[in-house]
Amino acid sequence: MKYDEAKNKFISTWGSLGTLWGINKAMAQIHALLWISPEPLSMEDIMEELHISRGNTSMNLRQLMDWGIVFKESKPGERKEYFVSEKDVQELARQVAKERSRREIKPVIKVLKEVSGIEMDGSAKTEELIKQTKALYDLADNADTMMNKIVNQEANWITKTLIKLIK
Amino acid sequence: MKYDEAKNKFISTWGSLGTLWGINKAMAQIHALLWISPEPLSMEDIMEELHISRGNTSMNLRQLMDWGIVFKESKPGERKEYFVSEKDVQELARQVAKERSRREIKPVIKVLKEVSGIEMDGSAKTEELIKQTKALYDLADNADTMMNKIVNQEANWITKTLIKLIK
DNA sequence: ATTAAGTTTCAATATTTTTTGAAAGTTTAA
DNA sequence: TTAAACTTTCAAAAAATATTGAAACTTAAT
Repeated sequence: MKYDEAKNKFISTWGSLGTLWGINKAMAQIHALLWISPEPLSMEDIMEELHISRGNTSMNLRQLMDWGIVFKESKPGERKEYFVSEKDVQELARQVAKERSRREIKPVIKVLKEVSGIEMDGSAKTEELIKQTKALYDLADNADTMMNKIVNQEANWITKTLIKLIK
Repeated sequence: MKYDEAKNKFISTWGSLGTLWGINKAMAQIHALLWISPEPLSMEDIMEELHISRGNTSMNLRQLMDWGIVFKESKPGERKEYFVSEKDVQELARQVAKERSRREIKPVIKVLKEVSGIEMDGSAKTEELIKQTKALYDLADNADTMMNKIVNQEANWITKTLIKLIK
């Protein structure tokens, strides 16, 4: 496989992965392009490479910047703005985990807590609702905590958790 | 909050969560409904509760069964088929992790491996492509392994990993 | 203050995804 | 074997989502 083929394969795979995860194709592809580019790219560069419109490029770059995984960079003496992606994979994972937790997981956890906290009324259906949403709450809350600890490389957390388990 | 309100809140939240994760709304809502139902439900029951068509219900029940988190159940003497969901949250997590890994994560890992394995040609762009996709490959492969071990409750794995770290 | 270079916004359009509903298919009982 | 009860399929319609492109906006140099 030659460079161009590998590059296209990576960009399109990353693009469809995005769709699958609630991030749109253009956004994921722009990220992919910047991720493997040794140089900062201008808006023109990105539009040309990916064959997408100026508006689309602008909107999705904004979103990537909101996620904290792409940054603006200005070359001295040039009017145009350039874009670079976060290049460290740990930092990328940390940032993505943080944003997904904040935008998607936390709100669901909040609802699960509310719903599982309703008053028992003695009926089987209420009991089941409480039991099952409580189970999901516990799972989601644990998973969220764990994920954040792991990507934040809180090595110590693992130790502490284990000590608790052993005691 | 009363039962009906809590129920609706749960179903609609679970439904939008689905959309966000590449599972369609109807599929997620059917799952939510079965998850909190103390009784098996028929197709009619589901259609009525969620106001969705027969076709939609049938297709999405099939998908839930493919995911291994909903099962058919026949009541003796009745023609109609009833549906129940997996009720154990651990088993649900295991099954979802397994399917997502198989459908989404593994194929991406495969592409990352291919792309990061291309031959160096001395150019900066090729070097960057290899370096950056290799980093993603390592991350994705580790995350996938870890997730599966955790939901499969391979308690021993944690011990083994720690021993390796200590040595 | 004017202009040119560059960026953002957003209504209109295109694309993709989901849903419907009716016809075709299946299964069981008589 | 027929018919009734029920389920599945799939083409068409609807809904949701993404994309375009041109006008509005911003910024910086003259």
